[in-house]
Amino acid sequence: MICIIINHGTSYKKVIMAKKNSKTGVNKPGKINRKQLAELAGVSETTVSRVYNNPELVASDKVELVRKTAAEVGYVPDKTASVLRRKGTGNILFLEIKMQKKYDWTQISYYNWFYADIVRTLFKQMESHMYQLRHYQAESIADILALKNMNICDAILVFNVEDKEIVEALKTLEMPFICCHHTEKLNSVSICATDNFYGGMLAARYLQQAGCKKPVYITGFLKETFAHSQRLNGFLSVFAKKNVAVLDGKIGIDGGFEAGKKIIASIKNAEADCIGVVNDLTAIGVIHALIAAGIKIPEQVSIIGYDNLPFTIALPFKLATVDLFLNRIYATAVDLVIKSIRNEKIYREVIKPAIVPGESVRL
Amino acid sequence: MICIIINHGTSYKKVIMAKKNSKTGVNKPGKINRKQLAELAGVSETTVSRVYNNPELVASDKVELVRKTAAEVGYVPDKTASVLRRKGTGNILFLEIKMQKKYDWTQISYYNWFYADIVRTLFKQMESHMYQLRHYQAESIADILALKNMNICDAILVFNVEDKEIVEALKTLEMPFICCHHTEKLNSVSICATDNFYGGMLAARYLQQAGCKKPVYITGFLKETFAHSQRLNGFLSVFAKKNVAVLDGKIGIDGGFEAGKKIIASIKNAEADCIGVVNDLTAIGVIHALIAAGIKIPEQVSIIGYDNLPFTIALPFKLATVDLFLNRIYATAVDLVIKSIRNEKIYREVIKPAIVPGESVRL
DNA sequence: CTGTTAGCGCTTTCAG
DNA sequence: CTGAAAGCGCTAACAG
Repeated sequence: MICIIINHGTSYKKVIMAKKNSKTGVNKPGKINRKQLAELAGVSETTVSRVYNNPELVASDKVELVRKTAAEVGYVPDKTASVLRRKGTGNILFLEIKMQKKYDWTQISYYNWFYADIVRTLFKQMESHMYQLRHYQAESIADILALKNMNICDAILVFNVEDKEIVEALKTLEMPFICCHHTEKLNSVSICATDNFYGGMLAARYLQQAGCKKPVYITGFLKETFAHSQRLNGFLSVFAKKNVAVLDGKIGIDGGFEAGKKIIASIKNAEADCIGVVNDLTAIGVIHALIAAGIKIPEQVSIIGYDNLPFTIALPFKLATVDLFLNRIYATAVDLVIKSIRNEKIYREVIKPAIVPGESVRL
Repeated sequence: MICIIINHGTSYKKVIMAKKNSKTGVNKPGKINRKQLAELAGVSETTVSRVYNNPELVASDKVELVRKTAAEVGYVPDKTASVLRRKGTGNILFLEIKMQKKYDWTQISYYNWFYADIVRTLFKQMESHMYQLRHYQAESIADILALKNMNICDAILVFNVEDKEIVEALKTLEMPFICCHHTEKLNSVSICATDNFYGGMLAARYLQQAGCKKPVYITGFLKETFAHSQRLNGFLSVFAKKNVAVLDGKIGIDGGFEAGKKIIASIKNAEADCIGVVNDLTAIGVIHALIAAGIKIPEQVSIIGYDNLPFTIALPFKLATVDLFLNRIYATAVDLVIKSIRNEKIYREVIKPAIVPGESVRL
């Protein structure tokens, strides 16, 4: 009899609604539960469960029957119940660590810009895995350790952290975690990182292809910031080290402005024909200094940044730069960390950046 | 006997771990459940439940006892089980609607900037209510209607939407929702909005206090965008309408550049001494046009934007602007929409913006 | 003010 | 390959 009903299509929804709750009382309004679906499909609840979790263990015709019936009556598995039964939390934690840094080279938290896309990416990627995103902001090691007993997540996705002390704290949580973004140098933990060496190399090549021969490279915090030294190393893998004038000083807009002033003379003397800058923010400062000195970009000097920051839309021309593909980094990280919940493996994925062409380089 | 054990403090954790699962089998690793807590505290599970949900219904000494015991053994209520039993989802949906607009005046999605802070605010505010944030991006009315059967949230927080058609679609979901940001004009639905009229007024007053007397107001899409017309109305509530030259054209950086060119002459002729701009993005364009024409800001003309966009750090001076306090708007919205899950009321909250002083106005 | 009882919807043994 | 039974941790009646 049930089978006959099924063949009538969507109108059974009413039938089902009427007969539902026969045994178990009222369930969520307008929803049918697994028991009802099982009855309608003429299988057990267990089989339905398997259809959703391990379909390979179920006869394929039954899989199809269950799926079809579910679609007809609008059945959607209840994730909450599943999570409860499985004793998980169903959450992946997006962990941001805001600790006092020894040096602070950003006047503004320019990461905010990328954050939007990262968060959207995370939300989306979680969904496809039936996980939900939870957020936590740690301001100390203690905050991180506190996670151990909070039971709010099954795994952690760490936003741009490469500090050993933090990594050690994370290890004590006995939970899979993955460190994303500028985390190339970390070992023995899962990472999903950008390839700063490769990016630096791309920047140099782009200038080289534009015919530049006398580069200046403006950077800062070379010792403190592995990402910066990698970008420089990549740059130097293209232009011979002895031919590159490296300025290691302050960065950010103000730092860039200072650095820019220092190279005005060498540009005017044609001792420098192009500039690689460690990031776009600093490049903005450099550009202001050069423009103020009457230097024409790119006629007199080409310049390339790094990060693909949107702030550069406030410049009078489009800045050539390097894009990290953060979306890809974070989407991959989600996939990997969720995998590691089951298999406890350690993953290591490095995403290659790409050039974003711009009018600041004369081709 | 249980009481005696309790008085020994944290060391019982071990005792409890050893005796746990006596009846119910293994629970989440390292966690004790409500039943065990109830036993330890010498009360019923129900009482514990009340302590967490309706403490006013429990004798205060018992509340304290339960809380203390819970703290000692590190008990944390399991939200998943609670949500399951309550037949809710435990989620508030953050709904972004990305529909094809008839007009597109932003070259870049500059909202991304604010998004980071908004999302952090939302996450944080949810937590204090034991709700979790879920995200959904709708690209059509159908996407919105689909939410009806998805059963993924208990309420919806809508990101910056004022379109009637969308609001109607939301109403069919039979779920509390709140429209945030530029939603002043909506009636009969919950809103948490910014006061654009007030902001426009503040901008005008700021210029007036700086001694400006001959304002130009640069705006666009006045008819299509209620927020823009409100900003203008606010501006005109300070400077008499007949004294203000209003330019209603294209906006964004390019639009601003065009508008800027048009007013060069009047500035040079001292027919205009200040400029109010509908937003910062447009102001950037205006500024570039004026600088290119050799006009000194703020010596020859003062200028104020709106939005407090960070892109303006790439300008050679700090732009005066108006801040909306988006954090406050969204935090309030969370509180309100969660309230309305229980009481089904309609809320209407309007947050007043404030001036962000800058060097672009000569005081 | 407090406790007892009966599940929420799902998954996981354990037997076929 | 399939199903029955036993709960996951919590809360909402209901009855004191």
